[in-house]
Amino acid sequence: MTDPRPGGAEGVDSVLAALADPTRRLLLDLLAARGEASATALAEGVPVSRQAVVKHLAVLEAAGLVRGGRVGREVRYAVRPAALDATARWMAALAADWDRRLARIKLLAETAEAAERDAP
Amino acid sequence: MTDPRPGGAEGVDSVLAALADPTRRLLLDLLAARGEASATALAEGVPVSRQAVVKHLAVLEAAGLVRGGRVGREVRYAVRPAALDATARWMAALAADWDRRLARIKLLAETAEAAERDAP
DNA sequence: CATTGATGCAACTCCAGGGTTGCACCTAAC
DNA sequence: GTTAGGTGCAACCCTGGAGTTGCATCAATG
Repeated sequence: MTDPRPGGAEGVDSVLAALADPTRRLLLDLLAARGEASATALAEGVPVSRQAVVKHLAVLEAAGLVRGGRVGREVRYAVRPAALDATARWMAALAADWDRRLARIKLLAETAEAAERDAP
Repeated sequence: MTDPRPGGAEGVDSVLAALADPTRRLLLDLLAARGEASATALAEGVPVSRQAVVKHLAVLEAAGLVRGGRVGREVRYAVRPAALDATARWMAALAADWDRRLARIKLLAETAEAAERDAP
């Protein structure tokens, strides 16, 4: 979509899509609390099967919100704040941009109204 | 008001869900550029039918990202930055929280390692 | 080596939601 | 009144994603 400032993260849409699912947000929360956990361990704290958790973790990893690494015979996942932070900044910039535009529109409307009053 | 209490992000999930769709982000962009527009007008700047636009606007309005009001025989929509801004702040806080927790975990790991070294 | 616990792969179901079309309704303008 | 542009409602496809089950596979440990 529109990127007000080039240099901003391009993973924004994948991050938004990833965060749109409640189960994935739950998983991120669990991961943030534990620091590190395997898919099997996470599945015990979530109302879905292990396979579902695996799929969700794949989505999260593709979005850069999570990173998985092999430790022995299991795969440990950990949260990765960078992507989330970048998206937060992008959103803040977008909100500021909207504010700016709305202020401009409002100003134009007022001056037009004033002109209307002065020269009908 | 879709912004009840500080900790409990209730409007956040609807905002994330709304933002997850590319067409809706496009619509928001068009709206921000024009300031105000009707569903029919917006449909001409988007690769989908008017009805699809109407549905998207309903979702956006439910999320508090947009506000619609009747003007004559048409309904004008305008962007509403507050909800977006609130979600941006929520995300930033979340990212900061993750950072905090990760730092704690890392510290614990290091002290544990040190203890391991001193008393094996 | 055999066992146990973890991951990986694949096929399958199910449904929410994005998209469409058609028509009815309302309101301004002629 | 009649017309035309705009909105609202409803029924209807259809794809994708969330979730499941079953089995194969690989690594640590006895």
